[in-house]
Amino acid sequence: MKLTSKGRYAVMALVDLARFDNINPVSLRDISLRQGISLDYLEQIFSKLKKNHIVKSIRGNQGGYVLSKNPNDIKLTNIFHAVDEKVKTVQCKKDSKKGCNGRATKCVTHNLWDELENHINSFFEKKSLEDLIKNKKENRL
Amino acid sequence: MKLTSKGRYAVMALVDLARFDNINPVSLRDISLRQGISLDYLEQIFSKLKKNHIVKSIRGNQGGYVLSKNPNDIKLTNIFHAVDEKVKTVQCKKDSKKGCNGRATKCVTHNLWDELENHINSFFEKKSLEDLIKNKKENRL
DNA sequence: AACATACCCGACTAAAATGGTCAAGTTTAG
DNA sequence: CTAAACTTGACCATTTTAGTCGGGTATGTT
Repeated sequence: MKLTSKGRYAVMALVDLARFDNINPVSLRDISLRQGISLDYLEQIFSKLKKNHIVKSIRGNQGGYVLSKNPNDIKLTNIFHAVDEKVKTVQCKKDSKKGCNGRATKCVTHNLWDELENHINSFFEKKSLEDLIKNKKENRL
Repeated sequence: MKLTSKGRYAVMALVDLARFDNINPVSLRDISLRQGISLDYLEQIFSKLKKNHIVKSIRGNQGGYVLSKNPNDIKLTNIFHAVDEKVKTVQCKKDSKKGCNGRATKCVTHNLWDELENHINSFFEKKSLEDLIKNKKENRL
């Protein structure tokens, strides 16, 4: 069970964005430089964030990205979901007729993964981008 | 972020084992047939479970595996840890001098992953094999 | 003693996921 | 018109996953 870089990068980039986008759109190049993330990779990530209405893009010179909502309304669930960093519970074949692994009874672990998923998601649903920014400011003092 | 089959298999196999090992040692072949898991793969998994003192082996004809503790004392943490299904928070380079990604300040997400790790682990630390077996019985009614 | 049933162990591998890179655009401010 | 920025899609190397394979060794039963 592991978290991938994609999710981490997305969060880092959005925190970065949240700190600067009041003034101007923020270019990916800037984020790339500040956060040390490959520009090309950032583009892939932001493409997904855009499709999920988490950021808006402004094209052309002096363009860049802006948050499309209040940082308080962007929960980590949204971010992870956008970049496909979902909690995959290695689904026991979703053929609804047969149970897991093609046998009649539900596999023992079926409920377990459901519970876990809820447990984790409840964590991400509570945390917003705003929380992270506050946290960062506090750490600075 | 995902759970791998290895962890799921380990849990499934141990639940199976817990239900039959009062009578006789349980052979991997039986577990393989009942749970639909490749025998060769099971052997790899049980080798690790054994190293971590979760099961004991009895060799030879009529041999097999037995739990080495009470199901109540086997927490999911132990199982996952044994088969290397650990929660990896994509560690920001653990070079202690520099912060994450080689920059001076801790990356914004650093604390976040720590929190998440604790959150998930607390879930696994509470759940025991016993809990899962009980659950299964209840579902049968 | 022989045999079958089990565990034991290490090497190998196909397929998928990960973490990118690269190329060729389009859009728009200045 | 041109440079800065987004847009899209293909490509790729490496690592991880989920096994397979081929040989062992131990031991109860006949």
